[in-house]
Amino acid sequence: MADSGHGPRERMVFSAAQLIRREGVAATGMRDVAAHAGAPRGSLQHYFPGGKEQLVNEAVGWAGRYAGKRVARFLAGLDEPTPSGLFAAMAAQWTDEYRRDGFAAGCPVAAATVECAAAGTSTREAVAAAFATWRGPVAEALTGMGVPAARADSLATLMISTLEGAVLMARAEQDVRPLTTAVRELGPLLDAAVAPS
Amino acid sequence: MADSGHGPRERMVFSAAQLIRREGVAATGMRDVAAHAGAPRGSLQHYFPGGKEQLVNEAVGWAGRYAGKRVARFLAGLDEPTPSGLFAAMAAQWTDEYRRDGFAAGCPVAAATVECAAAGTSTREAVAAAFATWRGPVAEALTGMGVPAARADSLATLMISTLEGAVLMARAEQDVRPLTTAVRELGPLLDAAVAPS
DNA sequence: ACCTGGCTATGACCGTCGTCATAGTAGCGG
DNA sequence: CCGCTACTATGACGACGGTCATAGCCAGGT
Repeated sequence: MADSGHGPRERMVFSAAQLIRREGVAATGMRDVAAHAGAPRGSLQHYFPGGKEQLVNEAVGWAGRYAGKRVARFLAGLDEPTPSGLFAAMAAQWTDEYRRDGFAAGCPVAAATVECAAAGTSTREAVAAAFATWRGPVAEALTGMGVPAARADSLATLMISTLEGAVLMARAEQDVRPLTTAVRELGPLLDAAVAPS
Repeated sequence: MADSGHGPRERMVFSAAQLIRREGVAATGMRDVAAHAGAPRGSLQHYFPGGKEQLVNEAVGWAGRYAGKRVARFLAGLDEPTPSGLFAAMAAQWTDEYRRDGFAAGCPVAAATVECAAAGTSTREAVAAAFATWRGPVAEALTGMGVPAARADSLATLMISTLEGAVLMARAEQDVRPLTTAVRELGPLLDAAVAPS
């Protein structure tokens, strides 16, 4: 689909993330990744001598950086920045995709967590790092809106975990309602944190 | 471990749920399930002629019913029932397990959702049903505490999605902090819904 | 012309997994 | 003892997946 990366290596990482999003880690084969990226199969072992584990870890890392960068864009797109506005924008990315393309895909970091948390140590560290590089910008944005530093990190964690759970339930029920519910119910709580107590 | 079911069939469903919780659906083999249940391999095709898909679906259904029944127990264990108390009890089940046994296991329904939402239709319906049989008792408990019926379902959805996301992040970070944070931040919001506005 | 090194291209190996086929055992009514 | 049914026991099959091995390109340098 989208070449999305200049080199073939980046395309493979991107394709891996896309396939993991849909089918999960175990169901995503190396051959599938190469085919989806339009890359030769032989390039896999050349660019990723660490095998599938390395590829998955890089895909997870890419997803984490992508999510972190999106936060900055969401902030720029808000006419007046509020915590609830940021959260709504984060959720809207999912509702838009689900309404447009169906509920085929979820979060690749969540998939890697579910399937690899008990097994490989390196992948577990990769998902932890991905969540950290996602939570950082969110917490930073919250402090920039006037949320006390002590609570900003907690609220960022809450936003991300609620969003992940809502994405999960939305896929299960094939309905965006969990996402819209989360935005509606959580919004006031988030905005109430801007004025220092 | 726990025989936990009278018949061998129930033991296999239970074992399947346990293994899916830890390793995911794809990484859980039929042979592993039989071994974990202490059941003969041949019993699998006898009790589950629908193959792995049927076994997974039943494991997911079992998990949903289990979660639904737990809600009643949590209610009974609260000296005075409040929404935040219920949510804290639901989260405590996870924090207790994680502190006691480590972060090896997650929610089997979440695992099945992540790995099967795009593929099999029957499993997707099974996870949707599981979430429904979980959300029902929670919403019912909320109305019993004085939450308006209109909001009870929304709050139940919010509680479950936040809990699922927090479980996910807790496993990723090997830290119960996401769970405790969710309880602390979400509690006041939930209790604020008891008095009709 | 020749070597080097980044990359591509395939085929093969080996393990695993879900499933099927077939045979065996245990209990039981008659 | 027979026949029936429920369940157990194992071996085999076919498919697939990750990885390794080997060989083929095709620059660019000298």
